[in-house]
Amino acid sequence: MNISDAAQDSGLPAKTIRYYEEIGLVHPGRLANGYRDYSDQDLHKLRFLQRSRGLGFSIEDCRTLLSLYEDHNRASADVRQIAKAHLDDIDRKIAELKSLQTTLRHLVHQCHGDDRPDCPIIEDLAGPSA
Amino acid sequence: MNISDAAQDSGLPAKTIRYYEEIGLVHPGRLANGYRDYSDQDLHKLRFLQRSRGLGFSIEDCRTLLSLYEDHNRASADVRQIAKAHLDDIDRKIAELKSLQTTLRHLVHQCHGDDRPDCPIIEDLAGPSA
DNA sequence: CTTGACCTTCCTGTCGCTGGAAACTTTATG
DNA sequence: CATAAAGTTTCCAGCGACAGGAAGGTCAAG
Repeated sequence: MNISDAAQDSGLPAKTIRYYEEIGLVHPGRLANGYRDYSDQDLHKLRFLQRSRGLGFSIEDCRTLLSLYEDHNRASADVRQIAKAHLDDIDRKIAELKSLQTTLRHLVHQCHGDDRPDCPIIEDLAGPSA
Repeated sequence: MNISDAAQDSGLPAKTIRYYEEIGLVHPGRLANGYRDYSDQDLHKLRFLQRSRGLGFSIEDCRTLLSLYEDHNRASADVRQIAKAHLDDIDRKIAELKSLQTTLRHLVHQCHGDDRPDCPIIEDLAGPSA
């Protein structure tokens, strides 16, 4: 199977699939003409990567997860630990964003937003008016 | 005032301040020895940038906000629009992250996480087991 | 035989810095 | 006064995870 079909099948852009090969995540064979040739196993890997990336795992996490995926003697604890760390990361990011959201919501709410120059947003950004 | 004092005062690393000059956000004067010399106005701008970046505005947004900050004939509507767009962006990001959070939380919860290989997380990443 | 759709590699750009090297000046210490 | 340490300058490289595009080879259809 050539790269555009693999792209279709996995939901990843061809560019991304080539990049994944470059960084050693997949190792498709080559046809006589130099074209990449994706096996069923390669396709499984690509789909796995598409799903993992879709859940926000870093490429390095994906690399580890992929090796665990292929290791039938894996310990589920290893998988869980990676997922848990990622979840904690997401929790932190949400907390940060919520804090920004609260601040910005207040500022946007307070600004009348007309053609006059006085603006609580600018005042806040300018710093403590003290 | 030299760069490390400006860094101290603004809360920005010296490297970042130099970078901001390189991309045209600040234009400090120079002393005879070639050292940068930050005026009060420069310091105001740096503090403004520190606060704006801290609220997650992009550099380009900061550039616009800075020009509005300095334009005493600005329309607050222009400021508000930028802040509102950024807020909408944050709302979207929070929604995305919450969706990932829900999925990951379920998966992490379902995985026993011991030394056995069977793992709902890996199964989910491998795709519809259908 | 030509057209157009593939495929290949290689290089550049994204965003917002951060780290480091090499060379200068200034300040502090012996 | 000499030297060492600290501060400054410029420039160049790298991060993550690709995306865009150029130049060229290959293949299937009409």
